[in-house]
Amino acid sequence: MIRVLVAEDQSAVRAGLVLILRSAPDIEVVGEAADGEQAVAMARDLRPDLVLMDVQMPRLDGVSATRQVVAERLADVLVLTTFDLDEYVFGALRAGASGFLLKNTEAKDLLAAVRTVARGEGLIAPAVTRRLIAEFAAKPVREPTADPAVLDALTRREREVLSCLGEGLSNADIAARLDMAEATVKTHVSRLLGKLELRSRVQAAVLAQELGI
Amino acid sequence: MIRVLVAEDQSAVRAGLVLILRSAPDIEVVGEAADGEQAVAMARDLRPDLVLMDVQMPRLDGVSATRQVVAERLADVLVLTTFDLDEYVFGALRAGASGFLLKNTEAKDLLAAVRTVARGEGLIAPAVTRRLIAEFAAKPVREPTADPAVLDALTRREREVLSCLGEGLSNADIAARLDMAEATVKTHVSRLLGKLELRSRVQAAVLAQELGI
DNA sequence: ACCGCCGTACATCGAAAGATGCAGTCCAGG
DNA sequence: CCTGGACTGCATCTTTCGATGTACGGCGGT
Repeated sequence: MIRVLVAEDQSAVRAGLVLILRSAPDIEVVGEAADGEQAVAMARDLRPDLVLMDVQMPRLDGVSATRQVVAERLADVLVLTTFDLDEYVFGALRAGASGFLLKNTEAKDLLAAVRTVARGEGLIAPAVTRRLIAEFAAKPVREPTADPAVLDALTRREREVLSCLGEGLSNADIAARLDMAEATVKTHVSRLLGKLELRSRVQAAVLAQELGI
Repeated sequence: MIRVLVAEDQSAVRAGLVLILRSAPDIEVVGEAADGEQAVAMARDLRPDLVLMDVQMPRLDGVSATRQVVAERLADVLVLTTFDLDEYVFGALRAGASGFLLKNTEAKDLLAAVRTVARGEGLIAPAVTRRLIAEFAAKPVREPTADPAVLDALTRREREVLSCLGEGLSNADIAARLDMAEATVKTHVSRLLGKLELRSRVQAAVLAQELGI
């Protein structure tokens, strides 16, 4: 039995959803929330398997509510919305939603979606998938410019100094943070510049940035 | 009528796919390719609506073939694979595939997928969707640290110098590139450091990086 | 134990970076 | 016209950086 919490502020729509869900023998509606805060609170109490979450809700929007439910590992979240806006889609997915459906979804597809997400899989409305793929593909792949392998040539101390360089610290700052003389910092800087074939601390800082240090 | 090209090297599997596709009245199999190169060539000749593409194929793998088909806008591509590997999934999607299915998909789901993609929508196997979402959510969102608005305070010359700083150039290098005296470069550096409230060129370089300059 | 090697550490010194003062140019508004 | 402001440009001076030489403790090899 899949235990579902329905979070939707418009009571008519909520009633419709509940009706559809109740029509399935393997699905049980364990609660209904009318806003985001209530949804999170009820998820904590009821521990449903899945929360069917509307995006637009008073007090706490669906995306934020999703973030909280996911953060506390209360349940999987299937987000539902009327408007197919990138802002909602990407926001919901980043918040950790397991699925994203539009409200014009057929009743049987909605039930299939609930079962899919309950199985631990993910599901996204076809109309949305294209843009998700496009967005995903557009993400810049880390350039080979930043090759973490070069760091292997550095000693522990040198890596620490490099990390500080990435923050834009001066030798004096670094000396204070790592508790050593400024002269020593200079030694490390000089050595790591040599090993990495760089000509100044500025380039080292840029490299550190690219490596995400 | 949806015109489909099937690209799959194993003839038994290919026959099975064709059989399934032919069972649908609204789908027509216009061609069969046994490797990636053939798939691209046939796509060019036949101009199908959709290519059903296996990932593992001789001569030219499915991901590369997909990239080419998409680049030439020959058709939409629905990628099919036996193995649910991240490498295949993300590779195929980055290559521009409109959908990604596993070979254990039911016949009716396969047909539904073909129709979905032909409608210009996207479709991803539920088992894969979760990881796609996770991968997507993991993408670092540009920090508000890098606020392009601060650049408005800078003059043209200062922005040029900042850009050079981002490349790790020295004052002498910048002077050469922008054709001005080193002393002048220092002035600009000093001024932009002040405006951006930074304490050294290193921090300016880091900022330039974050702004993608 | 001895040696060489590596990592760490510091001091010195020439080179670079950065702050500051000032001059020429261009333009908008009085 | 001319005046004030913004931008660009250069020179001077102090601070910071970076290269180099040196030193000391730990570690593996013969």
